[in-house]
Amino acid sequence: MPDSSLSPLPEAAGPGRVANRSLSVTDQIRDAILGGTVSAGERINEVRFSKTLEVSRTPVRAALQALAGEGLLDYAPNRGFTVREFPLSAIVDAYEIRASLEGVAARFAAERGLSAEERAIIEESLVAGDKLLARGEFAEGDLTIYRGINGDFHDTLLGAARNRMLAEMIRICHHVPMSSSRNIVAFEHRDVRRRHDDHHRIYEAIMAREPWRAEILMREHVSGVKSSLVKSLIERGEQADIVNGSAAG
Amino acid sequence: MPDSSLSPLPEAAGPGRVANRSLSVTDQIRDAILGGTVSAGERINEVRFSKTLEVSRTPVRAALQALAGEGLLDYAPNRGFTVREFPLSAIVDAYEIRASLEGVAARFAAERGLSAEERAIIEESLVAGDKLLARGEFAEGDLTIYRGINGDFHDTLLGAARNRMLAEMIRICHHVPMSSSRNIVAFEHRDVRRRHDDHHRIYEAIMAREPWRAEILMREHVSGVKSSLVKSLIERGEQADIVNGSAAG
DNA sequence: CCGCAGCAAAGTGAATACAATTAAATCCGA
DNA sequence: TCGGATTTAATTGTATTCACTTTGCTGCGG
Repeated sequence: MPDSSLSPLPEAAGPGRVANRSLSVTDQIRDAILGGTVSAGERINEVRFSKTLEVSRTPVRAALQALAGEGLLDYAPNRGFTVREFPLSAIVDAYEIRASLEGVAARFAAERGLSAEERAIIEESLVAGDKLLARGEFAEGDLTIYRGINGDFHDTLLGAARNRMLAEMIRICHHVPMSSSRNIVAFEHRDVRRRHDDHHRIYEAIMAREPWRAEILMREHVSGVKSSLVKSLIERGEQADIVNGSAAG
Repeated sequence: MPDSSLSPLPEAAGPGRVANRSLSVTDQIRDAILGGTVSAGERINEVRFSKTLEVSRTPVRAALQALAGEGLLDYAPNRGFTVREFPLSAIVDAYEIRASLEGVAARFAAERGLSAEERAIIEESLVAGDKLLARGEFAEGDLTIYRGINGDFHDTLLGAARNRMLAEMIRICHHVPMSSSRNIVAFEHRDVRRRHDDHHRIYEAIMAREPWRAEILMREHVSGVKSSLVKSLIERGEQADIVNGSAAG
């Protein structure tokens, strides 16, 4: 089948002028992968992409190499790139890894301290979350808003860790593609409430300059998301064995 | 100055035939970076490398992109690649991150269990280490041998974790270039003895199927290397402030 | 009917040529 | 002499072309 929904970039896309084609092609192909336009395990054909995106093979190849670096593609010499498959067990593991890494990030942040600006953003996220959760139930769109609040909290803390390698690794964990239907997990009000309480405690630990407490709290916080995911998967009954294979032995 | 000690690949290098030029060029450039032939912060000139390595710019560019993916190079559009600088604080942090990741790997290994082959390799490494350390002091070349033993232990355990992302992240931590003079750290017999004891305990925890104990032990094990590094740096008196900047606030 | 050899088509790898951007040097003009 | 604009060189980005590898097909022989 032809690559539907993968169109060439319109000329001079808006105000933020694109640096070069390779980068924009990278974004487009990444979106195609994450969005499921090209399915997992599929082998990528360079000429097809170059025709679809209306560029030569050169920027396409550059993009594919970049995406392989991000871990989204596999490369085999003389055989090109294939979309990496992420079994359920790998997705679950990714949460575990992220929990560990974000724990370290929280520790670093507590050791190094937050800038005034960072404190402001985090406190704002805490207040905004409190307000959103005060009513005891969600209105339409609230979840999307909370997703932003949550992102601000984590991103700011990650920045405060002041370590690029750590940030990149966590970013890779976030990019692990989870077939989007499964991504809908633990969106009950009670769960979000609990997570937001975690945020408060983590922030307190960091402000109190208690690095190890911050690490443990953050680790448990992220790990909780994994547990929710596993739980909801088991409840739906699907592939419980695979989840098991990764959690037990 | 011209790129000394960076020579083109001899034709048909030995029995293991090289897959393609990009890959071998990648290895050569990586070695040049890690070996210090090209210095940190330096901007990389594509044509110079292509002349030195006697290939066209195409495989050179491919290699540079791959290395950027590994985190060794920075990329700026229309400005090319530069060798990433690793301040002492980043090197110290890398140990901390690796400790956390290898801890997770040990936990996974304990959860998932070891194959017969893996058990064999690890037990062999333990025995070999015991034998090497029995005499109470090192002979010439013993340290190189122990380095191999140590590598077997960690690599095998990492394989037993059965998670590719984890393995790649740890590999990145290992590739953080530390100006090789500083790399000589904690090579006293007593320290190595202590590390080898750690290996025994970690293996016991894994065989006893105690995931969390395995994780804590491994974490502390790797973290100990960091402590030795910091200690030896402070003793040499150099850049103690930078180390501080990463450990305090 | 199965298997293997050889051939043809498709796809990737590398080199060269060209375009666009950036950095440097030069040439004014104040 | 200094500042700045303009031109020139150097360097990166993209396209095109050719070479090589892989793969699938075809047909011959068993």
